[in-house]
Amino acid sequence: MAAMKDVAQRAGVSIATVSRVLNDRQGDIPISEATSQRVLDAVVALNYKPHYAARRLRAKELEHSVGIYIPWGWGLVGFSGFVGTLIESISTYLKERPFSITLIFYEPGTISEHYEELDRVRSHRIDGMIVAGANQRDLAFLDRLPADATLPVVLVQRELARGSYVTPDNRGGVRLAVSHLIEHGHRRVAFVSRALENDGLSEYAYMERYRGYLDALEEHDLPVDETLVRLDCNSERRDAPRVVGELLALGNAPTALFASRDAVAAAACRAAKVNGRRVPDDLAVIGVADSMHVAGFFDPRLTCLLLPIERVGRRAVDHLVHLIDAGGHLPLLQERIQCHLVVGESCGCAPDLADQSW
Amino acid sequence: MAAMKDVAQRAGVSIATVSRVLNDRQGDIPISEATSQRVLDAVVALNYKPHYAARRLRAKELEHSVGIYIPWGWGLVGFSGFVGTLIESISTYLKERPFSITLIFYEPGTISEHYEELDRVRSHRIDGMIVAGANQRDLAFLDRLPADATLPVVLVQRELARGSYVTPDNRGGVRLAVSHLIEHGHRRVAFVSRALENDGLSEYAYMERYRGYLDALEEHDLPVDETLVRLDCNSERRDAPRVVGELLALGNAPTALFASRDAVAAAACRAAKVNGRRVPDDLAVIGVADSMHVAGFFDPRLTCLLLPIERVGRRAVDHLVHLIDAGGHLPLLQERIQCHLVVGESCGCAPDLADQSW
DNA sequence: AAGGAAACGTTAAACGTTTTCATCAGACCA
DNA sequence: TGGTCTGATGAAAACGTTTAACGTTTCCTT
Repeated sequence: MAAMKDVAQRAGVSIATVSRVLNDRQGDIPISEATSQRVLDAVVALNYKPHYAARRLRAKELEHSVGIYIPWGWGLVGFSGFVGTLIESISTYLKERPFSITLIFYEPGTISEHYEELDRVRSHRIDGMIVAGANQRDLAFLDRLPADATLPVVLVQRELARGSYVTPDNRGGVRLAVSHLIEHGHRRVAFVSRALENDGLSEYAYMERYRGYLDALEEHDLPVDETLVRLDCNSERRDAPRVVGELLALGNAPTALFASRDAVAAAACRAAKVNGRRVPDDLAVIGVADSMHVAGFFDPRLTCLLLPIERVGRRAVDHLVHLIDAGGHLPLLQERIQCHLVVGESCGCAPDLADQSW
Repeated sequence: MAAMKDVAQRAGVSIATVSRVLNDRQGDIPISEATSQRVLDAVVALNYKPHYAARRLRAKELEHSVGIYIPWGWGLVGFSGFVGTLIESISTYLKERPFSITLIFYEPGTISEHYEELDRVRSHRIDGMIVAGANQRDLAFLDRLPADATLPVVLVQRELARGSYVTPDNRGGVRLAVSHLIEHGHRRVAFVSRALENDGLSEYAYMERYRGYLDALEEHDLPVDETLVRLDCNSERRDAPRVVGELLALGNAPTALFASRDAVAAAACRAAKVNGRRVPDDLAVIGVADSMHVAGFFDPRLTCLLLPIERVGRRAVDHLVHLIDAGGHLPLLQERIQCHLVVGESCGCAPDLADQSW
């Protein structure tokens, strides 16, 4: 593969001249038109391509790549695909910018141990990172960074006092959704979620959603009925039908159900039917969605609390790029983005099909 | 940031010794335990990390990254998320290998023009590429590669005589699924798909699916009824309800429907209901799915032709890594992987819930 | 005691760039 | 004629590694 010196030789100039022609830094000394053309011709003739590693070694250029850290288990596919939506959003924004995307999957709780991967960063293979769903233990690495190493990091679906983050307002959103149910007359609203802790560490987003539920009850002076709160629905496929069945079998069954994931909401609809109830008449259902790609095809169309993942991704990468441009020195960005209730047919109100989110 | 010479200085040895301690290439001269330890201590003390660019410049190491080329518009999220499933599969396999994943989104038809991105490859920022859903025009770049540049490339969802590919057997799979319907007594099976051409170039996978449909009819000596073939369903949200409605309004309406995407199948179920038909009794429905993450939550559970994307991804990256290891010189791998019919409730047979794919 | 083979280190040359500094025509001016 | 400026170019030193080639010691044979 041709190197600069080959080009220089062919064009009959020095290697320095070639570099100058190729980079034409403004403010630099000028190159005559003729020489320039000769160099360019040689470049084409030899099919010369600059060697990134060499360039970076010398010029300390940016790597022009951002890393997205994704916990294993947050499937890309699935009902509404948080990760997929996030990546899609980020890539859309980056389309205009000269950055590529490096995906790094991590075992929850191990980012900090994963120094190997971090080395990658520190060795400048990526210029900054967007970290999705980190837990307490993962975040330890932030402290371990040498004080001078201003590695641009933006968290998503996780808040941290000393870090930058962009995250959906899980808590406020759920409060909104549950209030919606209450205000439509429901007094007994069940809350179905996966466990709020995993491996001794809290699942931040789910914790927040639960808090939102409590907020809504409190706001409307409703008591918390422990029997209506199910935090043991870890698999929508295996657990959801059973959990919902048990709720419906209660002497004092709920008339509404809020699910902290849309797949659980879908499973709930099925379970209700199996148990001889109609949705939404006997049981109003609302779920949380990362995108509306699926909910609208359901029967009934699912009413969903739509997390603004699209915007989250855009804002996160936006800030990350700014951070990178600024050399890491920028005030913290801590943004909680409002959620939006997309009203379908599963909650009993008139579905709002004009909603752009469908 | 500490460099090797700093480590060397602190440990009181030469820079070469440091390198040897760190790399301990076998066959190289041995280093005493004491020296080794001193170096290692210095490394820790200074928090030294090797500089990738420098290392690569000198040692021509691999970049240890594979690029996945994804056409814009093949959403990561969605009903069954081809791209998401693919990435997930690839990342799972790569978990064991020291490769990271670089995502490169491209406008369909422009890979070849996109020489900029290709330069990235040629500049060794990635060691090989997996290209999803390339069309005729995209593939031109393969010919433009200099003869000596053995850039490892594996295609997915696209076959090419002179290239390596791993792809689901779209044609055979659809033939299987449609035959299933016919063998259960249906004589009038509709075929609903998006357009088989886009921008004058064929949509390979969809073309293949249509061929599979024709195969099945021919195999069972059934005539092709043009009115049952709808290749104008480009948006499952906007077009599907109308198209299915029109099919059901035919004097001689189909009793079964094969949809080349699962979202269309879902939409068809809804449309059938709206038109007063029951699924599967009045209309049996089968769709094509990239994953079963959603189909099982449907009511009725969708019967799907499940594309083996998981295996496709695994095989593709497997071969790619082999190619990379072998320096690009390996016989072509051309693999078509069989699909699997996951029987749910929408086609009228007894649903096979024991199927592992759900 | 001489010779020679380990065992251990060092020096220095690459790798392909960017960039500082020097050089060298010629033009212009006094 | 000599001096200064200007516009164009080249030489060479970095950047942080790897590694071939070459010196030392040390220690074992004979």
